[in-house]
Amino acid sequence: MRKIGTEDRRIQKTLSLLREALVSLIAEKRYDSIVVKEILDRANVGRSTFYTHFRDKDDLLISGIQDLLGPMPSPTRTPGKSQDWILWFSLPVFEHHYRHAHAWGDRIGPRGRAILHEHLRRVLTELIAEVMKKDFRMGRQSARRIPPEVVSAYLASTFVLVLNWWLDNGMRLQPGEIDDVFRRLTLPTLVAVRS
Amino acid sequence: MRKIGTEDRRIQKTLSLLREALVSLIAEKRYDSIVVKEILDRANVGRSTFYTHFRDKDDLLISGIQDLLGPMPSPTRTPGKSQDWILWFSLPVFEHHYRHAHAWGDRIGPRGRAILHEHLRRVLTELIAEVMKKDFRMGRQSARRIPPEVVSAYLASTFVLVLNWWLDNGMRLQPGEIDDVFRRLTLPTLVAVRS
Amino acid sequence: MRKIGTEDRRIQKTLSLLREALVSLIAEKRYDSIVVKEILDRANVGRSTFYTHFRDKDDLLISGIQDLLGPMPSPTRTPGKSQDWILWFSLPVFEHHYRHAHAWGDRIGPRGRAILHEHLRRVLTELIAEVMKKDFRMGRQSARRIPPEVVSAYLASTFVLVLNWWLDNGMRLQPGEIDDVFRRLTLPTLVAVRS
Amino acid sequence: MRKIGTEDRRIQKTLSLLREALVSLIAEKRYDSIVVKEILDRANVGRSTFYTHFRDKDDLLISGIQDLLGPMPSPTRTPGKSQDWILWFSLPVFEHHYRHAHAWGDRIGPRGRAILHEHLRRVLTELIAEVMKKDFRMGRQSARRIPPEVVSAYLASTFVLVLNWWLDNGMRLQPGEIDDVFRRLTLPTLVAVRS
DNA sequence: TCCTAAGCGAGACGGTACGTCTTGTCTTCCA
DNA sequence: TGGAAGACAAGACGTACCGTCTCGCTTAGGA
Repeated sequence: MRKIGTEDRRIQKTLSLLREALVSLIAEKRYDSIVVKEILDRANVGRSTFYTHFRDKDDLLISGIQDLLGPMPSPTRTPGKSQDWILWFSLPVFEHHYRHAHAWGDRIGPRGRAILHEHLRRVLTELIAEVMKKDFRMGRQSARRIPPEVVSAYLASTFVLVLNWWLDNGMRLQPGEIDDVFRRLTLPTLVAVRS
Repeated sequence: MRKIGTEDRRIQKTLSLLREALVSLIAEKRYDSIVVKEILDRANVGRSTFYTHFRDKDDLLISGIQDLLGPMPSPTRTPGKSQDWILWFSLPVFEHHYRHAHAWGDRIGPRGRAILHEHLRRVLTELIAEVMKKDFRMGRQSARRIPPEVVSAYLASTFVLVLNWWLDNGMRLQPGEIDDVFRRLTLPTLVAVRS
Repeated sequence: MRKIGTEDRRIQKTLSLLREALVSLIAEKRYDSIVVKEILDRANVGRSTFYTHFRDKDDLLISGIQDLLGPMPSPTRTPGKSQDWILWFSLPVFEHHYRHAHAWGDRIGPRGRAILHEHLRRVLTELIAEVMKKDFRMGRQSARRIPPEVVSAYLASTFVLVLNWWLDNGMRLQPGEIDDVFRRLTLPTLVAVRS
Repeated sequence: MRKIGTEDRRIQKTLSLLREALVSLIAEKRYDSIVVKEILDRANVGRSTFYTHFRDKDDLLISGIQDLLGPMPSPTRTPGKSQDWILWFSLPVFEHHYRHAHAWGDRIGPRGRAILHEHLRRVLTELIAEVMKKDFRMGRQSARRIPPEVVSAYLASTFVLVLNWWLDNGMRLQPGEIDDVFRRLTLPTLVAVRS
């Protein structure tokens, strides 16, 4: 019998190479236009090896999605400002982008950003939905209530929209200012929905 | 010089054949899995003719988009309900989808719908922006005001979001109900922004 | 009723346009790579018009071949130098090329030259064959005699070969000198064949 | 490093399949009318594989040209018959064609034959030039001497001309007879040039 | 230390869709 | 009503990718 761990380490190395190759490619061009061979060349991995571990390109993407978005801040409830509670992620993410903006430069074109933000949107939608379950007023059901998953999708979608506009305009606003824009767009709705 | 109208009629016939072929194929299988040759065979059209008129399959889909989205209703100002003014498009579009839902079924896969809705989002963003210019309270500038283009993008984006959710869930709500969801999401914000 | 002559003139005009277009194209690129549409564009003629008058591209070429090669000099028998009789065309053609070399420049690339010389070869073959019939010694049959059509093809082929070599080498020899090369290649054979 | 021979064997198998498919198709229809897909179907080879190894149909034809032309015989000097020395290739090639004539029939159309014979002409020109260097009388330079490269081109060109005429006329002469024709065309010139 | 089986690279391969190109026909307009 | 314009069907072309596969090399563990 072979020791599992050892082979595992070797395999993990290969998987990492592939994930990193994909990430670096996404930073350069539209995900859709990336082709398996490009990933293989960059990762120095053989074609058959790729297909041993992943069904296709999408499978690879999904397997490594966390690497793309970085650690999401955890929500911390601040007593007294209950509406803000659900928007905990907003300012940190804006600030994160503000700090790393010049590190990324413009190498990640509009296309690369689209795919990254699409992922961000998906992840945010789920995170918000999860957090909302802990809020009894948001989670409760009623005939006229807007479905919670719509609200979480709404918040995530609007956030990404604002983020995109901010970036498109060269981040001329400070993180605090753009965060304010986002809150003024969503807070009225949140208040109404929770009442 | 050739009489424009006549040749036009011949060409229009070809375009129609192609659009109808695509629609009927969408009624049978996922949009993504339809290949050009199938369209050609069904439309009895030559390959070169197809590429004379359309860049690719997506172009054909978009070119026939009017059939899908219906004519965009014109906004009519109703005195006294000024907040609704800007959301004139909402209910008609929901109703249109509701009426044509079963003709399309779920056959138009995620990619096809993404293309369609992306187009819808763009068109709506511009339409709303245009209409907003006529509303003196929305158009006026101030330091703390949210940029009008953000508001129009926000409305269009949220609308498509709601539309998507509705379709994904099998349109279990009536058009009036889903329209209500959309309004409860956006009206509070609209009111706040205009004040 | 339309006056016949008028239509005729109109048609002739069209045929000329097409022939001239082909000629000017042959001067620019390989005949094989010329495509019907290019001829139509240059001649400002519609597709159906072309196919009304010619079966295909080759048909057009053949119909206008004389325009390409120019008038071939007529053989004049010089008494006493009977072997030269059959090579009457040689020096005049060399001289013709020498004179017009710089007018053509290098615009007619190797490909264009290949097709023109191929035509020259064909025409020469026929002209020589015709002239040979008038020479009783060349025309007479015998068991061991080389078929006259082989001789004419041989002369034309060798002539074009020498012409090509001359042109490829920048026409460093005078017309009289290169003509001498040609004669020294073919005269021994001619003498032997006629004996 | 990969063992060369192994992959080679696999590739050679594919190349063979393709060449054989082309040959068997040539035995059935005109070369010009054969399309790539037919070759693929018969060889059971994928389109991309074909284009990995060959630029196009002509490339495949030429790549298998050895099968067509047979091994070129090596010149062996026979003392005393010095003029024949340089024409060593003539009879063997005629005989080779004679033997394989009915296998090919007329199926290889004008274009296919043109390609083949053009190749043959080039190869012969070089071979003859090479052999001529060993003949001191042919190689020596003088003012009035015909350039050696003209002589070799002349011999190759004339040979292909005769070969073509022979084939066009259904090979009614025996190989020995057509070889005789070729020699009577070129030997007088050779003798004159060498003197 | 050797043996052996899995991981791996390299890349050939069959298959399929693409978008381009060209041909020869067909339809319609115009003079 | 015949000639011109050009839309069209047909289908071959060469390219791009895909996912499968075959082949030896490498390598690390257990014998």
